[in-house]
Amino acid sequence: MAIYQEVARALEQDIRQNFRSGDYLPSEAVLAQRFSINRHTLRRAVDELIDAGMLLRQHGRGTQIIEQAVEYDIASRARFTESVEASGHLAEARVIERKLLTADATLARAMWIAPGSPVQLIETLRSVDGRPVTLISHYLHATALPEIARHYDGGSLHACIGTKYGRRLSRRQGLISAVMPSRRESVLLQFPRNMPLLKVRSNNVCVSSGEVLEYSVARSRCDAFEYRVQPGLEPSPAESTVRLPPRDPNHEH
Amino acid sequence: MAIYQEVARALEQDIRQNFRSGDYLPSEAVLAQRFSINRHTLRRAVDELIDAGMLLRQHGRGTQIIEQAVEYDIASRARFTESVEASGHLAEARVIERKLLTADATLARAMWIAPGSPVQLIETLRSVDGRPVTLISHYLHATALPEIARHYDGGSLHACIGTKYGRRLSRRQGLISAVMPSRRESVLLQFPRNMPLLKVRSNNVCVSSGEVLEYSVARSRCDAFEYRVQPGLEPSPAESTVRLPPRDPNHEH
DNA sequence: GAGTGGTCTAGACCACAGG
DNA sequence: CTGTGGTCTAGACCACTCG
Repeated sequence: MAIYQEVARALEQDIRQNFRSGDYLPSEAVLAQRFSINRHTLRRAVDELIDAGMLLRQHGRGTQIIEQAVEYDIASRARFTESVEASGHLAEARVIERKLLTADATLARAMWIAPGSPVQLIETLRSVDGRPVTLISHYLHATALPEIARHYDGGSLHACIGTKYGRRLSRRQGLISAVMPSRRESVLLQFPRNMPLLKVRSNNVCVSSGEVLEYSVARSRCDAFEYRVQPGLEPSPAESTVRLPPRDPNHEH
Repeated sequence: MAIYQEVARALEQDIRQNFRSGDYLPSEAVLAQRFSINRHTLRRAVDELIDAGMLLRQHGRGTQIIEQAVEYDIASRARFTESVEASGHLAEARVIERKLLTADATLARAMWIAPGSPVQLIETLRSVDGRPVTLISHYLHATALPEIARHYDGGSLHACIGTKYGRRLSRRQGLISAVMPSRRESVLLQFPRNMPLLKVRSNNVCVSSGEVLEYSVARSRCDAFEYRVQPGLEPSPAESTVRLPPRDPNHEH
């Protein structure tokens, strides 16, 4: 194993034990001397931790430790598995943003509404054990759900729609993809920009009228989430079903 | 502006004009001499283009151009959508590797077999329009499907199992996650290492006996694939259903 | 073995932040 | 001004791929 890799590991341990988020590392010259390696090699080691999302270099200032929220060894840790059918039902959600939009061509097509129609955007951040894991943009049919932004303030959005408007929602379709986080997403989810997010776009229609009342885009940290698909299983009307698998077949090979 | 940045720009132009996807760049030594800079500086320039997803370094071999293969502006292009139920059925697949394994604890748990049981690994690379898009590791129950490695040589694996062994397979479960590509995966898929792959692990069981005959891990380029989930739709026995959506609701916001 | 990328060292100078 | 990170050069040797 290369020197810079060994130093990176050692440095990582050191940081986890003796530093806190926001602290500054000793200077490159000092660290190089401490490890008895060239400064370039030390820099290469630090590069690793920067790529891993652990450090932040600031020219002239120093190198800072940033949030250590990432779970590197995914296979060895508990990982939440969410049934795709349930992604609209959110038990613990904090509202990040409310905004009234008018549908552009793309959004209109996604929601089966006319371009220019009013759409209420609500963004929620869902956390588990105090750690943010999923960011969801809910695009809501503003005329069918008037004042929804005022009525909803966290918790289950679908339950809110059920009680306030007497409408039951059911997922029509889900499209699952993988993307890299934007700067905003990485900040909100406390997640490095070089690890992917799982993205699920879905339409939720009213079971009685068939209208698309909600189009949602969920982005989840890949270290915390995976989606379970069980064919032949009807979409359940149950509430949020975040489950901790007892033991997960996480074979890599 | 730094030398390495200028060189990176110049190199990018040069590549766009005079190279095609799959070509190899001249060696670092040659390029360094051509630009009259040190090899380290040249490497730094190449690093930029690698981060940008344009090049792929291969130790001992060379540096390959892959840019043209990556579709950055996903929303504006056609994107293949695959029904998750169909991911075991592969119409066009090239066999990359065949290997006989004995199941370790993890694999055994995933396949519901005893540790130490023989498992035939077959890896296939699936291409669309001559471009690799998905890499699949098929772990096959070696005693239930003797000599499968000899019988199968591309095309639909499930069809092969149907005709040669008289067994019909059905997907039991799929777990969808997002991962970054390994070096090998990025080479096989001609895909930069800083863009994610969609990963689907699934069990395929024999419809009659219920045995897990296949455990598969599919890794797909995120620029070419997304998975469609339609609740309430029974898993169809149909063959491969890669579809080109006429217009896709790809709203980003 | 020849050629490629990967690592390490050494020393120099530059650019930025802050007292 | 001092100290930090950022860049560039030079030369050496290692590790991998392929014929």
